[in-house]
Amino acid sequence: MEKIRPYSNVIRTLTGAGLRPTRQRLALSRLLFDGKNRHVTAEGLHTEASLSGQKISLATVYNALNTLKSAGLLQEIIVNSGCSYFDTNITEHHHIFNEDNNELTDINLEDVQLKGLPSINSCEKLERIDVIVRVKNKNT
Amino acid sequence: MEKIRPYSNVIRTLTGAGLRPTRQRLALSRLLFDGKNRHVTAEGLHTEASLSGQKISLATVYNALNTLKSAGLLQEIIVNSGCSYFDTNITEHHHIFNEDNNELTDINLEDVQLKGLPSINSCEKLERIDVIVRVKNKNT
DNA sequence: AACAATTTTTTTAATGATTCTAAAAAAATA
DNA sequence: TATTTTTTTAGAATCATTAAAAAAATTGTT
Repeated sequence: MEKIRPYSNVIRTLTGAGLRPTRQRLALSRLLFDGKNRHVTAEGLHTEASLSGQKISLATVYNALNTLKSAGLLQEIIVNSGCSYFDTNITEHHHIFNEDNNELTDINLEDVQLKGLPSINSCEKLERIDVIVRVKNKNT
Repeated sequence: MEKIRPYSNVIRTLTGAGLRPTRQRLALSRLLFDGKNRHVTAEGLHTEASLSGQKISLATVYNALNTLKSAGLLQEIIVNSGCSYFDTNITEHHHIFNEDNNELTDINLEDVQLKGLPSINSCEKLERIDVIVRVKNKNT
């Protein structure tokens, strides 16, 4: 059902978040919010957009990702110093990270039970809890 | 008891790990392995060394940290893209990270119970599991 | 539809963390 | 001691990211 009006959904998503549906934001959002959860880097999304025929500068991709994050449409995941990943799954959840091919996979929050964490300092507030299961390829 | 021969311990630590006890490695190791667990960045350790009167180039600090890590004397902790932290506590454990003052605190492994993690792919092997409790200051 | 006001995009340059390189210095080996 | 190997160094190079300034697009208002 999304075949007929491929843009209408992302337009709603953007305007709903108070963002102008510009050409480049629409193009990127179409790549990002295509139904399945995605984990992208700025560089990766940029080449993807380029390959799909869209001419968008890398700086704009950075801007867009940060804007979408601020608008609550993306989550930033930190798994390796060096580059940021953005996750279209904005619900609280955890990750498996393959350090060989830099691939991120979601772990359902409900599946995991985390107990015994220390109470945090009274002058601090909890932001979030990240669980990262780091794996490598066996053969390598 | 470490007052009398302040270098003997770190020399043993380095040679025991198969590393030559060079002047700069000794100086850095004295700062790192002074009894309590530490979390340092290359930049931070470099200024610390400079302040203590040692002339060590930043590149050497990077080299030394990576070498110590490879030798199993340090652990790299990834909490924010942008810069790496090195932890002198090489036992398996978790962290609290204050995103306002970039401060890392250890969480004892035994205190935490983590259950229900998905079984990893058969072609992959578990490297380690990181739990990062992200906090911010209340007032800010 | 046209207009001005505001936002976004773009290009280019700057930044910060880290690595690389090639030469000099130090340490180990013969 | 002479020679080989390893480390250190300073500076250049690189990578991801942000900043600044100008150009272009979008919006609400006539």
